[in-house]
Amino acid sequence: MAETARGTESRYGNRPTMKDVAARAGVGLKTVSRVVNGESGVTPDTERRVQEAIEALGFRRNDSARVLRKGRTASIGLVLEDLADPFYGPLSRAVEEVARAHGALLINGSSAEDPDREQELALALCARRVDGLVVIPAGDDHRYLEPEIKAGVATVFVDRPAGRIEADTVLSDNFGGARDGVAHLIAHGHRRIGFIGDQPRIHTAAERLRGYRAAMEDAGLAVDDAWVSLGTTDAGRVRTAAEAMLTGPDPVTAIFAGNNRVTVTVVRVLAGLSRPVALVGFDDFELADLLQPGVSVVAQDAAALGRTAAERLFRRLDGAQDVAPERIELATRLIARGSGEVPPAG
Amino acid sequence: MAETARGTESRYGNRPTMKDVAARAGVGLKTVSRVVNGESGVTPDTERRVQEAIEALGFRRNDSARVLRKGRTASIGLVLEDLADPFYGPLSRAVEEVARAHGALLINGSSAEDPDREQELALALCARRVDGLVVIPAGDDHRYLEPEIKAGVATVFVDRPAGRIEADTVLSDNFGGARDGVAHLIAHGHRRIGFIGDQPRIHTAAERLRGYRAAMEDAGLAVDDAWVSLGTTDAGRVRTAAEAMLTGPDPVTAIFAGNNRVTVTVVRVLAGLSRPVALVGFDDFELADLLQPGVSVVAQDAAALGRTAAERLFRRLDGAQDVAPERIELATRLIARGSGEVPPAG
DNA sequence: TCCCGGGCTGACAACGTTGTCTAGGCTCTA
DNA sequence: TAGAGCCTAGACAACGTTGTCAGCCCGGGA
Repeated sequence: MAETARGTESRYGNRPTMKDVAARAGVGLKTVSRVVNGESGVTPDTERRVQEAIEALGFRRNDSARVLRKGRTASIGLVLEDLADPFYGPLSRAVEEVARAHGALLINGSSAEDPDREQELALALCARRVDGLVVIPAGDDHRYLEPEIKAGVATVFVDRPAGRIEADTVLSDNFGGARDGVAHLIAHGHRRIGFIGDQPRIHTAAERLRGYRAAMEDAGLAVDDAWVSLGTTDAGRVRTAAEAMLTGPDPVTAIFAGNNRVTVTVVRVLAGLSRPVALVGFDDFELADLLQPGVSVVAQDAAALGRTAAERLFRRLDGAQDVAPERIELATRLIARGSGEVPPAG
Repeated sequence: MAETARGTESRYGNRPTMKDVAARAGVGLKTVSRVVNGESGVTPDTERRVQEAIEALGFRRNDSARVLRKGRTASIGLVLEDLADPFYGPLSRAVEEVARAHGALLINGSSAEDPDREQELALALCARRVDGLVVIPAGDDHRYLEPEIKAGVATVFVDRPAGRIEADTVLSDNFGGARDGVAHLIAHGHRRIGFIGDQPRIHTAAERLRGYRAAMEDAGLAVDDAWVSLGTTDAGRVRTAAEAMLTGPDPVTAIFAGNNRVTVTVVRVLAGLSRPVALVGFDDFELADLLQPGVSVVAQDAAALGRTAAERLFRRLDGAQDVAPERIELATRLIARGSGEVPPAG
């Protein structure tokens, strides 16, 4: 009796299976399977009986078991930095739409910019046997994915390149975008331009810094070390860095901000200033046009990044397994809204 | 020979299984299982041999099969409206963090505000046998989830209540928040206050409208129908509605905006005006403090909504199945930044 | 009347893992 | 030295589904 109790209690909801449906409808197991999957070769009368049993029992096919049998899960994984970051929302959504168009479900997780957590998450997704993986890298060594890729998990990296392995990659043109943004400031008369960005170990940050230096060099302008601040994205440090380069012996008249979080903080700092300072930021953000002045930005298209990556992924899944890994770069767009066109003061 | 080829080719990457590992290590299948799961009762020497075989073959446990055997998937589903909406990013992230703390993976999908798609998505997640479901409803009839809930899928609704079924629900105090926001405008001298919100069939929109009316009534103020615009969230219509109520024979001196998208558009309209108009919006948004004037808002805590819902979910999963469904309301917070404290003109 | 073909249907194995149960070898004690 | 008891290890069934294959029934042609 104790055993019986445990038997029925073992899991809270003991869901009906095809076997239960078959028993109730008085048919064979396989017939239920056929009905559930809309296969042909079932008499209308039989089908009706099965349907009734399904309704009555509240049966729903167990896709876990199905997956085990079929080998494909019709799901893909997305590892990103932080879903709460407004840059990744549209990206994630774009990936989801492409997945949906291919009948696949999206499972996503945030790495919180922690390489270990990225790995943990990516491997957990592989253990779930996702068919493919879209990764926004937090770390710079992805050799841990090699066995998975070899085993057939299609993998595409987005926003930042893969580290130490060959794989499809979809990037924005960070170098070109930053160079254009800085050149824009130069074209408006600025000669002393500051750069505030993230740590150069992050590929995007390094590329943007390179773009900054290239634009300065192209214009024959020297860069004072005091104008460049790296590894600073949290508000406090950005504030300190901005104030420092604005008050030194050779103060900058314009700032190029390496990403949207930096830009927003710099806007706050500049708002407290009496003299006007020009600003161009990398990444667009909502309401940039409503500020006074509107914030000029180098915009990347997050949705396009996601869409391109996902499409590449499904192309691989649909048979193009042996195509060589490719690196796709998407153009950025300079949007002038006022802050980048402020002339140098003094 | 053709058969052999098909046998090995059938799926692109034929991943090694525990059986393969066992064969290579010269041990039994179950021993591999023990090593993989860190169970006790394996000689260090045996364990080493198994580990080597795992390395060599690039084995990774198939969680699909594991799930089938164990009955629990250690994953929960989240159905939300649109991941690209900045309100849902933090909410989703909060749910994810709670799930992670419970060792579960989050699978999420967007309903795109389409009831059919919400249902399709929720049922797909149930077919994957998620242990629980967090739903931000798009539709207003959730009876389709009854069999699932009965079968043991813990379900919590967030942001909007479930339709036609009993279930746990976590909401913001939309009524109280809107009432407070409007009362704030009244306290600053406004008598003619407009309301622009979404369709009242959406619960949150209806509650906020109710709050608006309550505040007006509490102050003994009549509401002119021309001051109330419903079912308008797209920029064009909001613009038209705002302009209409600002230019009528009895123009409003203040506007209460029913959600963040509306607020932003109204800010744009007001920016083009010469005379000052007061504004309070429901929902906070980034940079609201940087605008001129700063935008006063009734803020709801998206992360807290997600966290509360997820915690409730796991409490159910951890044994509290038979607790009666509950409705939890989280307080909102009025943040004064300037736009809501503008005195009435004229 | 018999045989054949085609349309339905169900029995059975397999997917990769884990729980149960039993076997064998070892140590320890009387 | 025998027996008890413990520790390690593996054989086997089961999870819920789908692919394969074989059997049944019915109608039509010889």
